[in-house]
This record gives sequence, C-alpha cells and structure tokens, in this order.
Amino acid sequence: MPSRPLRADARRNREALLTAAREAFLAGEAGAHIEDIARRAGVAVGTLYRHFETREALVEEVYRQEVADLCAMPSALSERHDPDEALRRFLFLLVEHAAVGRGMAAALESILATDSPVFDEARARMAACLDRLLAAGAAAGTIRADVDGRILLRAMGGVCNLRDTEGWREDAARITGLIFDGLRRPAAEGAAGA
Amino acid sequence: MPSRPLRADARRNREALLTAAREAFLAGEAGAHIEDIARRAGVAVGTLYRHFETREALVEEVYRQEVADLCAMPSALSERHDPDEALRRFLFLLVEHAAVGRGMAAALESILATDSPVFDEARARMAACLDRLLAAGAAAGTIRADVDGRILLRAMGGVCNLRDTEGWREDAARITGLIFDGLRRPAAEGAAGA
DNA sequence: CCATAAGGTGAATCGGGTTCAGTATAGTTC
DNA sequence: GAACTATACTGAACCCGATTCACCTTATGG
Repeated sequence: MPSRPLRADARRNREALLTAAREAFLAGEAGAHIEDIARRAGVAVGTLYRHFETREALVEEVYRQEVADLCAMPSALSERHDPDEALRRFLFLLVEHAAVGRGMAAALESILATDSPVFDEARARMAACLDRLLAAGAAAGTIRADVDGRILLRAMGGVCNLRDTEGWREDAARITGLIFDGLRRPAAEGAAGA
Repeated sequence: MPSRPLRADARRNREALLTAAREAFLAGEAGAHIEDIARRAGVAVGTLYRHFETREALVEEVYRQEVADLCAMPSALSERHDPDEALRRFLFLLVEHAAVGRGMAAALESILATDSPVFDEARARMAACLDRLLAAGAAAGTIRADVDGRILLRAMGGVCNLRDTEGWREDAARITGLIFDGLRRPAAEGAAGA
C-alpha cells in the first residue's frame, strides 16, 4: 500500500524497533513492556504504534522473520544429507529456533490466544518444509508415509513450547528423538482409538 | 491455616466460584474476565478475591482439580488392561483432559508464564502416573525402557496444547499414536544428536 | 530556502485486575 | 431469641500497562 517508500528516519526507527523487540523477547526480560521496547529503540511509544498496529503486531513481525529464517533451511539440508538425516536435523532446528528464549514464547502466547492468521501462515510454511522432507524420506523407504507435515509440526509443537526448565535442551533432544523413532516405521497397524 | 472451618456461605461461594470459573474456561468465553466469573457465581469481585489471592490463583485451583481427577485414572486402567493398552489409553486421556477447551489453555498460559509451583507439582504427579504405566510396559517387554514419565509428559505437552483448529481431536489422536509408536521399540540405537 | 506531507512525541484515556472501607450475616452465648 | 462478634460480602476507587491523538518536528523535492 505505501506507494511512497518510507522516509529514511522512519525505516531506521522501524528497524530499531524490531531489533529492540527481538532482543527484549530473547532476553526474556520479565515483562517486555511496550514502553521498554520503545525506549530501548530510542523512540517514543507513539512511534512504535505508528509502525505496528498493536503490541501483538510487533510480536508477529518478529516471529514472521524467525519463521522465514527457519524455512530457508530445508533445501540446504536436503542437498547435504540423505532424507532421513535431513529430516532429523530439521526437527532439531525447529526446536532450536522456536526456543529462541522463553521470552519470545511468552510474547507469542498472546497471539496464540488470538487466532491471528500469521500463525496459520507460519504453520503452513513450516508444514510445507516438513512435507518436503517427509516425502523424501518416504521415497527412500526409511520414513513412514502416513504422517504429513501438519501432523508432525503439531507433534513438535510441544517440544518447542518447552519452558525454562534447566535441562530443557536435553529433554527436547530426547523427545525429538522419540518422535523421530515413531516416524521410522513402516507404519504401525493402527494406533488410533478413543 | 484456617483452623476454623469456613463459614457455610463462604464454602458455598467458594464452590460456586470454582464451578463458574471452570465453566467459563471450558466455554472458552472470549475473555473470561474476573468480573464475569464473579457475576456468574452470583457474588461480587471482592468475594472472589477473598477466596483467591489473584486471578491466577483461581485458575490454579481449577487446574489442580483437573489434574487430581486425571491422576486418579492409572490405577483403574492398570487393573483392567495390559500395560501397553493402559499406557495407550492414559495418553489419550491426557489429551482429552488437558483439552478441556481452549479457554482453559488460554487461562493457563498466564500461569505458564509465571513459573508457579503448582505446575511443578502437577507435572510431578502426572509424570509419576506415566512412570508407573511405563514401568509396567517395560516389565512386560513391550515398551522401551529408556524413556521416563517426565520426558513422555513433555512430549505429550504439545498434543495437549493443540489449539482450537477444527480437526484437533483427530490430530491429537494421530500424534498420540505417533508418539506411542515411538515408545514401542526395544530402544533405538541412539537418536540423540545436536 | 520554503512548503508540506510524513513522521515523532508523550500526556491523556481506557480497560481490566486488585484493594479496602463500609456493611451484612452465620454462628455462638446467655 | 436478642445481643455479640468474628467472618464474609460488596462495589466503588485505584493502579498499571496498552493504546490514542492533538500537536510538534523534520525529511524531501521543488
């Protein structure tokens, strides 16, 4: 919509705000209030609101960038590893990435509550990444074929939501491994039930 | 602390508040404001605060009850089914229970953010439940022995956090099945990595 | 160098949780 | 069953953080 291409200072401030927000979220700074983020970026709250409709919009944008970074990975992985390994690595990246600090997670919660479309979009993209990797594995015969990216993503969701806890990183690795093991089967007879 | 045993009307109100809160959360009533809950219970906000330190304290109590109910299940399951089946059923119950509406989940988020001890307690109890079931399965030789309740609980966490989405119930079933499949192996060589 | 639209500012507003002085009542005692 | 008092209840006032907006500042292009 902005036919006119953002004034120089505006672009600078917008960037500063995104950076400040990311830092604040990553630092988990108990709170991460709008005012704090604005100050950290060296601008007034009003400016923040000029660039982002609301607090959530800001979080969304930061999140969107994270997702974009993450979704750039699969192609590289597929080139360098066999399907199995590529998938395994991506699963870990998924954890690593989504774990960019509890702060981010906390910040995201407000969005999770709202059912913003950003999330649908992000989910779709990630699911697509997984689909590609799963398909490769299925073609190679090492990964079961009855699980799609959407499902796997959901399964991984829990791992990504791991909270603070001390040993979360190890836990995440073990759980990811557990799920990965579940994937490496010629599809069980049928575990659905209740 | 209350050596004196709560006045009759007080007990009644407390009960009404808990019921109202549970209903509000289950209904997912966009918001579930303190005021609404109080009104629903037929009391003033002040009364709510007399019984519960804060909004979160109320959510906590509701949650605590849910957990208590859930943790009562395993013994019955173990009596009626073989270890494998008992575990499988409990996993589904875990989902069913934790899914008591997105409202509850949303309400819980505030607590997840705070690192309240209630959660540690709940986790511990649930993990203990799972440990029992896992041990039985391991003894029977059908379940791998290198996964403990704590880990499994975390893995299931994701499933329980499934949001609104239309087909969440099916998804939950499939993911639970996926994880369950991961469990039914004589322990893979070693999936840990990054 | 001016004009002016784009951008920035921060005090005021708003909404929802929380507090507390004032009022009502269950339970108890005579 | 009337008085007494510890226990409860009420709801308007308060607080705090997100959001708005009337007014000021400055990049940009002519």
